[in-house]
Amino acid sequence: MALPDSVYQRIYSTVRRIPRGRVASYGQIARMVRGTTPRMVGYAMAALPEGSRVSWHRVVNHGGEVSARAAGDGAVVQRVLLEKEGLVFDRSGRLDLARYGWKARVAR
DNA sequence: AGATTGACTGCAT
DNA sequence: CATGCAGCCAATC
Repeated sequence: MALPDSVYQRIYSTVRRIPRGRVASYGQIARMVRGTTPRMVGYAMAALPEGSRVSWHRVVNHGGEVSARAAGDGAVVQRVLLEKEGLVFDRSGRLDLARYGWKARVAR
């Protein structure tokens, strides 16, 4: 991220606001951050440097399932992190978005 | 500078 | 439910 207000920076800021125990979809983030797309969100996550405070594990795909990533076992780690926050995956490995979906600044 | 790729989504078949 | 295709846009080669 070269510029302080780059698209990536906005994506990271938004992702950081996801409360514990909630998840948001790539599409959801993309709609909150004007000028970006779900693909950009995923790409931003992939480019995310280690050690960042961004709660990337709270970002799942549109079906409430952890997306496969280009490298390694991150998906498993992500799922464990979410379970530790109290979220429950169904037998298909999906989350109940109606329940865990993040309602951005909207009074439930 | 042009082509390729990617942690996505939605609609059509 | 499986496949295919299009849209979207930055990073990389």
